[in-house]
Amino acid sequence: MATLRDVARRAGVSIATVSYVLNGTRPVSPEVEARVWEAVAALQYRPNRIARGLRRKRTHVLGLIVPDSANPFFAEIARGLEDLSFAHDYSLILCNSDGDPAKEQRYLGVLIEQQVDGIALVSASATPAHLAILQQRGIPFVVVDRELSGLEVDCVLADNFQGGYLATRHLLERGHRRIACITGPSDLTPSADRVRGYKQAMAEAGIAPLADWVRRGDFRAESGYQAARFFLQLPPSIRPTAIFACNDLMAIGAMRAIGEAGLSIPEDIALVGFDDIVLAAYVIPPLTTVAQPTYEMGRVAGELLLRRIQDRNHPPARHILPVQLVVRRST
Amino acid sequence: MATLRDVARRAGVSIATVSYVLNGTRPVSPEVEARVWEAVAALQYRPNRIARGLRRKRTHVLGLIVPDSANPFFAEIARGLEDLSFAHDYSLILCNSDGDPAKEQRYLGVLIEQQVDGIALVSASATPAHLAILQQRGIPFVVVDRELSGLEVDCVLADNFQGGYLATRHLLERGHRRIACITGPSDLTPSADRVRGYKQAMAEAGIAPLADWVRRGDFRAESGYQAARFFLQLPPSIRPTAIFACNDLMAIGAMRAIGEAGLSIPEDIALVGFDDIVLAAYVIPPLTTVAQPTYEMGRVAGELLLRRIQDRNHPPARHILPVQLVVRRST
DNA sequence: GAAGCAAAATTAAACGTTTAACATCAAAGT
DNA sequence: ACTTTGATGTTAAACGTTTAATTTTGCTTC
Repeated sequence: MATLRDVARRAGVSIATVSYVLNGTRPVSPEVEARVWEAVAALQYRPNRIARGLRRKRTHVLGLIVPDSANPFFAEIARGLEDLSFAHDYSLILCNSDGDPAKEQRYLGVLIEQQVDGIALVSASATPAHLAILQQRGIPFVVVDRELSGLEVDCVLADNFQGGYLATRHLLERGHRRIACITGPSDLTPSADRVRGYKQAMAEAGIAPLADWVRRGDFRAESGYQAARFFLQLPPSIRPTAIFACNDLMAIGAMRAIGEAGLSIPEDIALVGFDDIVLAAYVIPPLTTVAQPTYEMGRVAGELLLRRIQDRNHPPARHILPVQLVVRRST
Repeated sequence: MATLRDVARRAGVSIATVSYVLNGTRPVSPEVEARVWEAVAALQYRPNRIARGLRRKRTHVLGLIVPDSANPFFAEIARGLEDLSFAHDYSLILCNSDGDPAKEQRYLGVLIEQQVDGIALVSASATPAHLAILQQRGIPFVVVDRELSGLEVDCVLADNFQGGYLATRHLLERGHRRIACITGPSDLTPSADRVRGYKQAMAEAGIAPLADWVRRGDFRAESGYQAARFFLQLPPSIRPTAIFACNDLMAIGAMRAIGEAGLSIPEDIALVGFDDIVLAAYVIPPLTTVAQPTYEMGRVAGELLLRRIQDRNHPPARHILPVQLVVRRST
C-alpha cells in the first residue's frame, strides 16, 4: 500500500515533511500542509505502525495474560482493559495461560518479542520467579486479581477479605450460627482472603467453625455440588444451616445438591456466593452474593500500566477495589 | 536489549550468519553455529518481531473483532481462535465493536495500520460495505457467526436453521401445538435463521403460528422476561404451552416470568433455549437447549484465516457447523 | 600449481518510519 | 550592505531484521 514516500512524491515534498505534518511535530506552511493532506486522502495512506514502532521503540500494544479468557470473570477484566486501551489508542494482545506456568512463560516470551509496551497478568503461579524476566528487561507490568508474595509491583485486587467478611456477617445477622464455607484452591490469594474474612467474622461472633464446615473446592460448579452433599450428610446437630461459597459457580453447584436433597433455600439452608456473575440473578432463588468490580479491575490495571509506561519509576501502587454484598433471595 | 548485532559481535561472525543460524535458512558450519547459540544464550537474545515484521511484511499477528468479548458466546469464539493462533505461533489482537459499525470501522483501521496478517470478525453491520477496505487492501479476513448478504468470502456459521428446527420438532414431539417463539434482533442472520427453522417445523406439523406467538427480543434476559409475560397474559385458549427462545439468556428471563406467575416448568409451560451456556445446566429446572460449537467456530475461523494467508486466492469456503439439541428438564 | 568449484561467510540494500542535523531563504537588525 | 535570525525544508542516519548478491576459503582435479 501507499507509504510515506508515495505521499511525499505526490505532494512534491520530502518524506520528513509529510511525517511532520502527520504528527504535527513541527510547523509546516499552510500550502504544503494542504498538499500533504490532499495526497494522504487521495492515496488512502495509513501509517505503518510496525515501522513506527521499530523507530520509536514504542508499539502502542499491550499484552494481557489470563488463565482463561472464556471464564466470565477474566473475560470481564479483559473487557475493561480493552476498553481502556482503545480509549488511549493502544491495542491489546490476548493470551490464555490455562493456569499453566510454563505456558504463561512462553507467552511472556512472545509478548517481549512482540515489543509490547506493557503487560497485565493474572499470574498462573504464586511465586514471582516467573516475572523476573520482565523486571530484567524493564518491561512495565501490572499484576491483577492475585497477589504475589513479596513483590513490589503495581497490582489491582478486589477486597476479598472484606467480601468474605461481609458475606459471613450477613449470614450471622440472619441468625445463622452453623455456617459452612466452600473454599477455592487454597494457594490462590483471592480464595485464601475470602476464607480469612469468613473466619474473622465467625471469630468476632464467638464461633469456632468446625473443621467439617470448611471444604475445599476448585471454583467449579461440580466441586460446590460435592461439598454441599458432604455438608448435608452431617448429623443434624452439626449440620450447617448456611453456606458461604467462595464463588458463584460453586454456590450454584451447592444449590443443585440442596435441591436434590429436597431441601429449600433459604428456609432450610441459606446460601451466599461470590462474584455476582450475570446469572446469579436468574437462578431460582436468585443468589445472594458478593459483587466484585471486575470490569473496573481491568480498567484500573490499564491505568496503572499506562502510568508506568509514562514514568518507569513511579512508586508501585496497590489498588484494592471495594466489593459489595448483593442481597437476593437465597438468604 | 541484545540485538542480532550484539550476538554477532560476541560470536565473532556477521549479522547475516546469526540470522541464518536462528532461522535455519542456510547451512552454517557446526563450529560457527555452536558459537552463535552460545552467544544467544549468554545474551538472552530474543528476536525483535517488530523489526522482523517490517522486513518480512508478515507480522504473525491476527485481529479479532467481536461485538462484546465479555459475552460468553463471543468469549468462547475468541478462546477458540486464540488457541489456534497460539498453536501456530500467531498473536491475537482483541477488539470490541459494541455492535457499532463506526467503532468497528475504527478498529479495522487500527488493525490495518498494525499490519495484521488477517482478521476474523463478527460484523456489527449487516451490509458488507464496511469490509470493502479490507478487500481493497487484500487483507485476508473471515466472517464469523453472521452472514453478510452477497459477499463471497470465507465464513463460519452454526447451523441456526437446523437448531430452530430441532428445538421446535422436539416440542412438537412432546405433544405441544401452541408453541411460541422469542426471537432475537431480526436483522441478524442467526436469529432470523432460527426463526425460519421454527416456522418450518411448525409448517411441517400443519400448524400456522399466531402472530401473538412470535415476540421479538434482543438476546438479553430482560427481553425474554417481558416476552414471556406477554404470552402468559394471553387468553387460555391461545396461550402457548411451550416457548422456544432464540437464546438461553432470554429463556432464563422467561423462566423467571413463568416462576413469578406461579406456573411450573415443564408441566405448565415447556421451554427450550439456544446456545447451551454453562449455566443452562444449573438453572432449575435445567434448561433444554440447542448447543452451538462455539469454541469450534473460533478454531475453524482461525484455520480458514491461516489458509487464506497462505494462499490468497483459495476459493472462499462457507463452513456451517452442526448444532445439537441438549435435552434437559425444562421440556 | 593453476583453474574450477562448492561451501560458508560477509556485505549491503531493503522494509517504512522518526528525528537530529543541516540547508535555504526572506525579512530584520545594525 | 552584511550578518542575524526565524521559519520552513531537506538529508540522511538510525531502528533490528531478512535476504539477494558477492566475496572468501578450502578442496579437487588435471
